Amino acid sequence: MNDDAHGAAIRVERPAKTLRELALDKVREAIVNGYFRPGDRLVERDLCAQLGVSRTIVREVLRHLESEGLVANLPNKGPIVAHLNHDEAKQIYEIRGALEGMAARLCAEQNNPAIADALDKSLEDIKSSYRDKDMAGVLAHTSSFYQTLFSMVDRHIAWGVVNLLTVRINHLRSMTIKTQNRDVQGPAQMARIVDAIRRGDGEGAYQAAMDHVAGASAIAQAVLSGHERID
Amino acid sequence: MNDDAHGAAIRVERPAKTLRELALDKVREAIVNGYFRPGDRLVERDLCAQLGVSRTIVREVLRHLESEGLVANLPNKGPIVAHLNHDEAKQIYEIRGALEGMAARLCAEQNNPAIADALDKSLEDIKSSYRDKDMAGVLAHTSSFYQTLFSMVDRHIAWGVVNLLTVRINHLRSMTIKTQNRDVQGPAQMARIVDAIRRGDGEGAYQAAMDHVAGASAIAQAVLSGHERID
DNA sequence: TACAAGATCTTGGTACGCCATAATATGGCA
DNA sequence: TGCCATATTATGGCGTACCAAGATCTTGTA
Repeated sequence: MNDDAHGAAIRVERPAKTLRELALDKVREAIVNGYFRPGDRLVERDLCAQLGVSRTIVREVLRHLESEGLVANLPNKGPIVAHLNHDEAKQIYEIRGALEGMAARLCAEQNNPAIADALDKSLEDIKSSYRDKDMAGVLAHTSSFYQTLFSMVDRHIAWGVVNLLTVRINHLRSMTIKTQNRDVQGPAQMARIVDAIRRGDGEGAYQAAMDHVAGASAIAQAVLSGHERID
Repeated sequence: MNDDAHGAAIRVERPAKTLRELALDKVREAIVNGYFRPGDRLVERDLCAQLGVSRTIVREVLRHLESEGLVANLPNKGPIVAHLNHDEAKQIYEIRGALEGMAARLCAEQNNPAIADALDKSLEDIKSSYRDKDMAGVLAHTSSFYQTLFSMVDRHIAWGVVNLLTVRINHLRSMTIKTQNRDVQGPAQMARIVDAIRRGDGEGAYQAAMDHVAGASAIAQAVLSGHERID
């Protein structure tokens, strides 16, 4: 963000989004919130019609989503929405635990009260969203909580990895947060992270972050076991 | 690999690679081993000519590499080979440490001698490559060592993340392994990982893996400091 | 010399067409 | 009637041509 030279600060924050990025977001969102279900075929020409863009764009978007793991490409059959099985979900939660734990430890070791304050603010937003039964808000503010955790110690690459993995389990997340007691247990676990960070207790912050993810993972496994198949 | 029904085992192992995948590999390799340098512009039509494929393919390849972080897209200017700065390299090593440490711990907790044996085999290959001054071999077998670490405990997603990040620091890796004493220190550190795994010492394996990556990271930082800029 | 007009380069995006392959429908022949 | 060979269709893989718009380089002229 070193574009504040001269009068450039005035520069209108133009969207600058290319059509491809718009389309990418649309399709990703459609997959993430279930408009396309796992296993659904994503026929290029159909998507062209639905999105109102050319096949070139659609193909680039599909390639991108493929590299994100949201779309799988069956040889000689074409792209489908990727399945997420039990085990992969578990792995993703595990990785998040390792990275979020790492970030929490680093935050604690900074001994900077501003970090805990910022996290507390996100935490308040989460609780407030729970009170309003605004589940989309819960997800958004939870993301924001973790983003703060990573960005406060300048770990944007790890944050990128976590973010990439998180979209793949988004539907699970939206189910886990609706679970009974999650509205008190979740924030309580996150408060433990913040407390440890405020105390400068790196190991405690690490453990608390791991515990929080482990809790979410356990609920996700239970949810998954409820269905015959997650497809 | 469940295609062993009937006479299907006879089936010729056809490449099945699409032109796009071939081109993707070519360009990625060209970037990774320095044929294209960071900051170089990747002009679509030039790539078409050099690769002998159409713009359609080239564009999809560039999108893919962009999502891998190897290519950056300057608005209104086009794609260039992404720069890797000091700090990002450090972050990548840090993430690898967290994930490889996690995998090492899981391996140790399996108490399965076959794991340590497989790792020992890779380690022997690495030492042998060092003796032959076959640096490409060192890199390949080191990858294979870590792949074993992850695959033995069925953590293919974490392996994918590590792999994705590793290509971005490949040129650093090829410099760190050429450093003085790395031919004895590197394998020694990896042997410590294997020993801890063989003893079933999860914490020890975790620490040993972290130490190994930390060592590589320190060397990389030193190498980077040698140059004015890594560009 | 300095500046403005125009040419050029390059990407974003579109449209269309061709080919290969897989699946399915169809039809002819024993 | 039953089965095999041949269309047909659907779809992805790939290529070409084209246009618009922004950035940059050239060049001609005052």
